[in-house]
Amino acid sequence: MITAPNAADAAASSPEPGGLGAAPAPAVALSPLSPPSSRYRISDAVYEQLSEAIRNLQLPPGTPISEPGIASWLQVSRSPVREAFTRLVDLGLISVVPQVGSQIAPISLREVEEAVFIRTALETSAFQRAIQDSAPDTTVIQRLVDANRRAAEDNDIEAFFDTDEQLHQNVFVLAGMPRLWHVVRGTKMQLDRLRRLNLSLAVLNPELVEEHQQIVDALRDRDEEAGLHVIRTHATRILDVMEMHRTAHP
Amino acid sequence: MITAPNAADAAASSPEPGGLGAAPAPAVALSPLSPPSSRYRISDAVYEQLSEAIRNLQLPPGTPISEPGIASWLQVSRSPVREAFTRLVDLGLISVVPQVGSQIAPISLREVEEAVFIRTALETSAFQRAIQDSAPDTTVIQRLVDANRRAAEDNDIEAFFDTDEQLHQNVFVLAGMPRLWHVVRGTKMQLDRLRRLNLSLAVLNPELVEEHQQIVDALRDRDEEAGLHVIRTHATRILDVMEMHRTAHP
DNA sequence: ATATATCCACTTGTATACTAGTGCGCAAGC
DNA sequence: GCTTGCGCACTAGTATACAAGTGGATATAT
Repeated sequence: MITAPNAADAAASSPEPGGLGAAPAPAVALSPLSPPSSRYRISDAVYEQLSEAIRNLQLPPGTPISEPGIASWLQVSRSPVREAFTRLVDLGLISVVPQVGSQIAPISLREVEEAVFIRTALETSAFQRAIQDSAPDTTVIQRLVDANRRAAEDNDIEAFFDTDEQLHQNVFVLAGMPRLWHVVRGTKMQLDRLRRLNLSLAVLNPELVEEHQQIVDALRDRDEEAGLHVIRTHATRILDVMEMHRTAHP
Repeated sequence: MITAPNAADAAASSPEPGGLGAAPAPAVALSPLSPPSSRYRISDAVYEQLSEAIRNLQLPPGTPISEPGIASWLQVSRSPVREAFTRLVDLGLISVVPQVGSQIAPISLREVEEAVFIRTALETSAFQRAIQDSAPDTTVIQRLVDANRRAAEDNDIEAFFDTDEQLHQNVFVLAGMPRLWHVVRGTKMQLDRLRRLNLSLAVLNPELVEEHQQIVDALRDRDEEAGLHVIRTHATRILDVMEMHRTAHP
């Protein structure tokens, strides 16, 4: 379906072709732009495919990949594949050496530590802001914890990951910064791979669900000390898993 | 009347001198390969040129740009320009509407608030970690504060920005997470543009230097409460500037 | 048989060609 | 005069072609 973008306000009445912004002392100042812009783009689809495949370890760390290979596999040209590669490289999910080849980025201890640090810092700050003025509405997040608990009991890994993600996202929603989640999600990819690796050989840890409940309780009671402590514990739990794997695997 | 600054020459004839250290492929420690990867890439040069031009408001928010325009301006093909565009879009510095056009992203209140939140969260956490075990070595950062003070006294805006950047970066160094700075730097672009806008019509604020000194003092004395308070004040100061501009300009 | 040099298949980086879609100018009709 | 419709110039998205470089396999010489 072709969306009919309305008049995206006068771009410019520039008689000269290719208005290079070298001499525009008068600020053009067109404020609103890109309302829908939901045109289908192959590069987005490729990005989704690849990032999801990397995330769920369908493409394990270290797997060699090539632009023509992915292109022929997805029946597209190199251009959208290359664009997706660029974005994934910026996220640290793909490692590319110019004239040699590319591979799914290995799970780096340093990267994981950074991701844990970022996530802990942002989530604790979000928690503080969420309980800052008044007690937040915990009905939605409580439902997510319940769903998460059921998924753990049913050993439904996919549902567990899904609810867990929504749960942590909801913390940022309660903090009044819903869009911030997208920033976190980028750095969280590294951790997701590690957790997949963990759950592929272990079983869902009931302590995780319990900690989720404690976070919600702390939100409801506006208990800053307890909340921060649980969040820090919850986040650093990954590092133990990392160490466990590091001793077992290269 | 196309003003073609040294950009074209720099990109076309001679390789960029020095600072490509912005986002080098990290010493990735991938097992079998990873030798040099220091091959000169045009797309990196284009990215540097554009991001710096956006940062220092040489390309003001709202300026319409196009891939062919930049390509002809820098005397390169669309491919590297498009790759740079992709990265800048991910950073929120360029806004592109598929079949319509692109422009330098306007400074969004929402984006600025997010950037402030992220920066505050990461910097406070870094501060806590820096003073966690023992008093950090503040000789380097103290020197940076002094240099920053001198730059402010001399009204040397460029030097002020440079030392200010190194100063905040050093907080992450003291926290033992030097690479984390690159993550912060991406989100900090939005704030940098705002600060440039501010300093273009105001003068360097001596309070900023004083706050820098207070942060270093708190680091030396391991005074968590004072440090966190100063960092929060220091970061949210931008929001006042934002509000000031928002009432003055659209 | 071993060592060495050459070749080639493969990679990514860059340039160019083509496609689809959009807004504005301009001309034709009222 | 004003309105309406068509076309053109411009955009970004995609596909393809070319260039530069690397590492391994193969063939040759010792």
